[in-house]
Amino acid sequence: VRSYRQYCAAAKTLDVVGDRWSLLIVRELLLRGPSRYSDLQAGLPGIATNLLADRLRELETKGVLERVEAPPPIATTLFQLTERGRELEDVIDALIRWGVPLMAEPSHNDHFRSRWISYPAELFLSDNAPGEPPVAIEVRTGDEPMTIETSDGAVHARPGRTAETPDVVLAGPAQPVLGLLIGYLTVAEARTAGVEVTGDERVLRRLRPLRPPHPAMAR
Amino acid sequence: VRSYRQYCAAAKTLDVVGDRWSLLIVRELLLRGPSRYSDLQAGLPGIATNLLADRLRELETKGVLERVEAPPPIATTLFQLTERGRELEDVIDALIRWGVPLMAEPSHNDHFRSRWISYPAELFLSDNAPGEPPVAIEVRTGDEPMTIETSDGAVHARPGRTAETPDVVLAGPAQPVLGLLIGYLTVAEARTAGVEVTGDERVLRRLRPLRPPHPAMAR
DNA sequence: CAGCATCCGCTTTGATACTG
DNA sequence: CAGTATCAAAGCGGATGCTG
Repeated sequence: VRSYRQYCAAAKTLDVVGDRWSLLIVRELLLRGPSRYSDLQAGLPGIATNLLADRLRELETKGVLERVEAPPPIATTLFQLTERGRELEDVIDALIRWGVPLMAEPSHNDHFRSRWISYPAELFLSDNAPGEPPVAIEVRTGDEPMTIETSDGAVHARPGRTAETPDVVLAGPAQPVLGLLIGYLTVAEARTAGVEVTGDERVLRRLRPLRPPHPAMAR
Repeated sequence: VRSYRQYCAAAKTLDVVGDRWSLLIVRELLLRGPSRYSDLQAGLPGIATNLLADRLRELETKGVLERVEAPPPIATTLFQLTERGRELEDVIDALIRWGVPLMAEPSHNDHFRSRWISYPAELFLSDNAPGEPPVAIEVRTGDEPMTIETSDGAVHARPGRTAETPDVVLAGPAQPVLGLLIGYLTVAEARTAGVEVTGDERVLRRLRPLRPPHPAMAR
């Protein structure tokens, strides 16, 4: 709420989204699309309800999001990003890329929501064999199953299971599951850390970057 | 200082640099390189001295910056980004890109430092005629003169004047000077808004992007 | 139940003054 | 120059209550 009063583009951006929780609200709206108040609350564990209401109001007046009344069958108010708000995706991307190395540190009492793996997955994975038939990975960790699949060269994550059987299923604690997914851990290390890997392990290698693995993420 | 306690890469990044002023301190260190306490203070108008000291301590323990004792002739402590800290440049870039449109709004009592135009200049300009001889623009606004010059295709900004005479000189209020530079204003509009344009105006067109101009930035 | 508003104690921030 | 010390004001977190 308090402005830096600096004629600098970075400071101006922080005047809009620099308050505590604001960028995480944007993250949640990018991940979920138009959302109800209570869905945002569920996706933002730890936020006080008055703060969520405050931030939504502020971000609305600042043009980052807008409130729409859902049509009769649903009859609830939805919060969704404006075009300008969606442009904050580049900021979120940069935060995620910088933060992924921090995910290797222990995370005992951290909250976790399955959808949060979407960003690291999409930003750190790419299809190294776009010519071959598409593949799907089912990830079972956190509050809901997630599917990570290829579609013509791109890698995409979404909540839910696959229609058909996935090529490989990863189940277990969030940390080593993420570590295995993005290539910080080998299959063997992830197994030791409690990850169940079922199916064709080679699809993991197909999506992983060609970078060197990172010191153990097995918490 | 207070953690979000979310096992999410964006939240983890904000745990490190999400406190008020932290990212602006990083901006300043990216802009200035290793800096003394008082130089940081001068580049961060509005910060309270205790907060600057606090943030420097926190960012040091978190591995974003380090304190080095300058050799005898200078005999002062310098603050500089670590390698990890320098990687935050992508975050700053994203903030700047999103914030530049906000620079069109009035900015009466905002603080301003000349170096802050470096980022918009480098991020929004490119040399459209890399084959031709390099050009230099001298910008006179704010607390010190700045030079924007091309060197094999890239555009770079630095404090100070050119050794030789610049191809064009822009002098006047920060807002229309920036507007003219990045193509939000035409030369005529900028002149009306109090900018003195001396020299070869064509070098401005050479550096500007090929995007449509923006509604008046003439404050 | 969804979508807040209110109250209260604690923490962070901001402004200023002061010091080795 | 490079900070500490002090203190008031604002912001935040947690609990709870209210309204359609």
